[in-house]
Amino acid sequence: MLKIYNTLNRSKQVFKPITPGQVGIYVCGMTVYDFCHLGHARVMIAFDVIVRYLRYKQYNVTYVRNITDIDDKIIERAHQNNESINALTNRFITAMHDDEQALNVLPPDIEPRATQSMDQIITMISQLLDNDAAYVGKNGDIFYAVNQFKDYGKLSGKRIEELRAGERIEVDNAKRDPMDFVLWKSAKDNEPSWPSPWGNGRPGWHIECSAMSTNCLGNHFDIHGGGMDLQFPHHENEIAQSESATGESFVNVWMHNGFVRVNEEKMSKSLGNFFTVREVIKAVRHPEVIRFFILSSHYRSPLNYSLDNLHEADTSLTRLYTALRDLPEPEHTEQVQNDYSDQFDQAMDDDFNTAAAIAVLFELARAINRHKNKPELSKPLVKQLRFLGQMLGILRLDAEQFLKMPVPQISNLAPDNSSSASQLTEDEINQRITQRAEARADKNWELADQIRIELTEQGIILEDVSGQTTWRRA
RNA sequence: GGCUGCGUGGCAGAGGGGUUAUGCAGCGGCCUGCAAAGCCGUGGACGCCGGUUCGAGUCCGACCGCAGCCUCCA
Repeated sequence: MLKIYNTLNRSKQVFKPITPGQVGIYVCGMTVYDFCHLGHARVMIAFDVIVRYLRYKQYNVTYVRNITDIDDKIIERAHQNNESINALTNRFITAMHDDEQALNVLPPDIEPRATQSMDQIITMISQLLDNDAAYVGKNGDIFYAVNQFKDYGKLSGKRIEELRAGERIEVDNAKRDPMDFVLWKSAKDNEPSWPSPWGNGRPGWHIECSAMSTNCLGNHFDIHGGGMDLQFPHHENEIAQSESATGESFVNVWMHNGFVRVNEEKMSKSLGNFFTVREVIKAVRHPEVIRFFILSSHYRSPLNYSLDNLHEADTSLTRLYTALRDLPEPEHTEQVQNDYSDQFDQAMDDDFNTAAAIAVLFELARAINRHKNKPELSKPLVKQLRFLGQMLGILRLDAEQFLKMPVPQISNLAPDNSSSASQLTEDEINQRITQRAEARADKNWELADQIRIELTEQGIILEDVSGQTTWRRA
């Protein structure tokens, strides 16, 4: 029985789709004016695993993740770069798709873009005006009237009076109430705009998600997700808009992932302490290490980014791949029903507890190692380890290949990958191994050990297994 | 100030009223020429103070500390 933590009631509850067997899920995606950073990677990977698991549970999933390709930051950045808005957004959409692929994140089923959803946005704003949930402000912008929505604050646990009393809300004379937020901004010079019944303009941030999600999944759908920082005001406003416009309940389950931190502080663009996905890829032997790192803690917990933690993920993956090494690869992976799969499912059923699920992978690895010389016992376990790994989107590489991959030797979090060039080639390593084998045959232990030490200093670990010497990089 | 969360062994990180998380590191053993890898075994923990309970990391309350939201942010 799958349980999901719902931000709406701050508790885990048994997941029940609106239509049996079907799941509609919408995740707030990226605003495309820069490269994705590790925080974005976490959203992509967390919901990728969630969708994979829902499909494994036989649900027919429609996964929607939007692209925000028009907003203040984008306009500003395009001006700075002296670049057209389209060129800028297309560039970063391509980059985002590259990052996604590198991290083995499956693409969403639908990836709507704000600029291509103007009809739905305008329709929804019209509905809001018709329902007296919105009004034309003194400056011609359209605003949502927060005070007429009884449930405002139900997601974030905030109350309107308290928010209103807060000092940080700027005074805007165009609004009736400082809490109100903009649905449609009238056009300014040098800014892109679209025609609407209220003149040329562009949408506010929140309305696009309401319009795109209900357009793709219907007025009422199962799951809506995103980073914790979107809880308020973005998701709160989405609820208000959507329910005021459609008159229906909007979303059943709200899911929010925790932040990636650097030195116990949120990684964010405004703090400037962010690391892009492509930067971090240079710090690891393979992007799968990043994926493992992200999945090694629960999606709602904070995740501290550090070189040590990244190394630890590498070590852990190395252990799993070591178990798979030297064993014949199964023709195809296979779902097996046994204690391991039960434990794995139990972990994932508990609000997608990937950390606990990974623990099961280690237990499988130990069982495989134990039975390494008994193929009839190890073979099905190898299949299962591969199968469960792939549910998490990891363990899809050849074991030998992973273990021999160059490991970047870096000393700071934003690597420039300058140092990996000096690593020994496989030919050089094999030469040394041959020399050592000769020395060992002569029982010249001193020379043999010296060669091994030299290789160790180059990050090459030798392992003598059943008369053969194999190596890996550390 | 208001509202959310969190505080677990040397580190990372699950769990969540009574029984081993897991990984790394440590210790002992097996294996090995010696190692490495692997296997077996093992020590070590729940911020602080009260309360509920036969029994509390686990529930309740106070306190301390940390993070986040209340402004754009995944």
